[in-house]
Amino acid sequence: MQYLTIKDAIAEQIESGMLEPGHKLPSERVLAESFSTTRITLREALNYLALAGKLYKEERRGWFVSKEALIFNPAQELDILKVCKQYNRGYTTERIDSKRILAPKMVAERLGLPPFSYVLMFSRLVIIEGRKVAVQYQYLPEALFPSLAKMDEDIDVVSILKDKYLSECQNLCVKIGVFPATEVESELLNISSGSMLLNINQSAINNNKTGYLLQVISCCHDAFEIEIE
Amino acid sequence: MQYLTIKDAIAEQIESGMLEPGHKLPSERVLAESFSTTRITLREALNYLALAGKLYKEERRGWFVSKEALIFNPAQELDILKVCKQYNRGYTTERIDSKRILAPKMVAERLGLPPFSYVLMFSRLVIIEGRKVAVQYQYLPEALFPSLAKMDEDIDVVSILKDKYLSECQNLCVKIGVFPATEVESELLNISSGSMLLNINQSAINNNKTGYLLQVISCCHDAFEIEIE
DNA sequence: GAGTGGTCTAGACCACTGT
DNA sequence: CAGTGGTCTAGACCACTCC
Repeated sequence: MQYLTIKDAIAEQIESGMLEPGHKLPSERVLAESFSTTRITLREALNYLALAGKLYKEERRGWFVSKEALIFNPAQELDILKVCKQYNRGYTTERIDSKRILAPKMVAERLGLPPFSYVLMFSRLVIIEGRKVAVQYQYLPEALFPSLAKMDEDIDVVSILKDKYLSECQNLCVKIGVFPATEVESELLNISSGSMLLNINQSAINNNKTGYLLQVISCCHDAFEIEIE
Repeated sequence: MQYLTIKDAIAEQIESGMLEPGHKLPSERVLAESFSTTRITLREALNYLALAGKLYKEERRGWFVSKEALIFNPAQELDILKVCKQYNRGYTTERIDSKRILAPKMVAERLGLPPFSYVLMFSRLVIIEGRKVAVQYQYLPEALFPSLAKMDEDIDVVSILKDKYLSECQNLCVKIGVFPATEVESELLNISSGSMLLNINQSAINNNKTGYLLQVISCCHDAFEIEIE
């Protein structure tokens, strides 16, 4: 199997330090020629390494060597920016959208909302050292947070909730899965549509079974390592 | 994009109930011809649906419609067979191997073992309704369980640990990730080598920082849904 | 404008599965 | 044995990025 040989050759270049984290690989055409093969076979090798978390691809820009993943505990931590802050890596965040919407089915179910409830939705892009690595969606029941309805500023939802509400929630309910990127997500993250994303779904429910917050993070699987303890 | 149209057409067949869970799809060649395309394009559509958890593939046997996923909480449950039992679905389990080995680096780290420690390793295949869905590896420090060294029988590690040891562990430490199947795993699970597997890594550590058990489950991502609360 | 990945065609041979 | 997916060749055109 040719692609396994190619995969090993590229992996060796990475592990030996010839290709440093963040560096761009030569183009598919160049690599294919240098391994005397076709782009299709070469791409099988690259896809394998991407699944293994060693490479990632940006839409029409090329293949890059993955950097060290950030360890994230979604059962205890809602604030993904705080996680970024703990690492000595430049990060920024970009507000995508803030709006008041009728709760979609998935949101209503997870927050235990009655039909026709409105939620406030905040979405945000997470960028680590220039790479767009995650889209964060936050949903709050409007009934609980009427004062947030004027959402003109850049609101830090988690810090607002922290004092008043999250202390009542002993636990977060977390779901973890893998999904193809939606059209919107792939555009936001500069990845090809349908690429694999890791999906982290956290809901904060208090003792009275009231849902305060649903947070969904769709992230590149090579950028975060999920660890719960 | 042709493959997106094809993907939607097949997804529609599944959601409408024309293709029932567990059923085999027509061969790639037949499907490609019926969509007037080539196998490569068709496979892009199938791969998308596989990532979405709607289809799975068995090595050289064909593509099948996924069945409902089993919900599994790896932060509270070590016994994956108990999870299977809760669903009204036939399941079996097959002993793969039981041996005494020098602890590999990953195992020693997770269990906090000194260098040159031996561990008892038990591996097992999980089969739900005829489909091989998971490989389970269990590692126990030999020093703590000398009586298990004669491992001729089919030992249920979890039930042995439950009474004596696991009650001391308030929490399991869990890591979750996605990896390409190893050569061995792909043979055991009848999948092509390098296919995506969900990797669940649970370690039971007591209050004295002693590791009792490391369990690694490599499973087909469409067969289990990870939910922690 | 040159270069990139994204998508696609139209084949081929192989190792393996199921009968 | 026929049929399946696994792997591979040798191209092509497109939309987009980068310079």
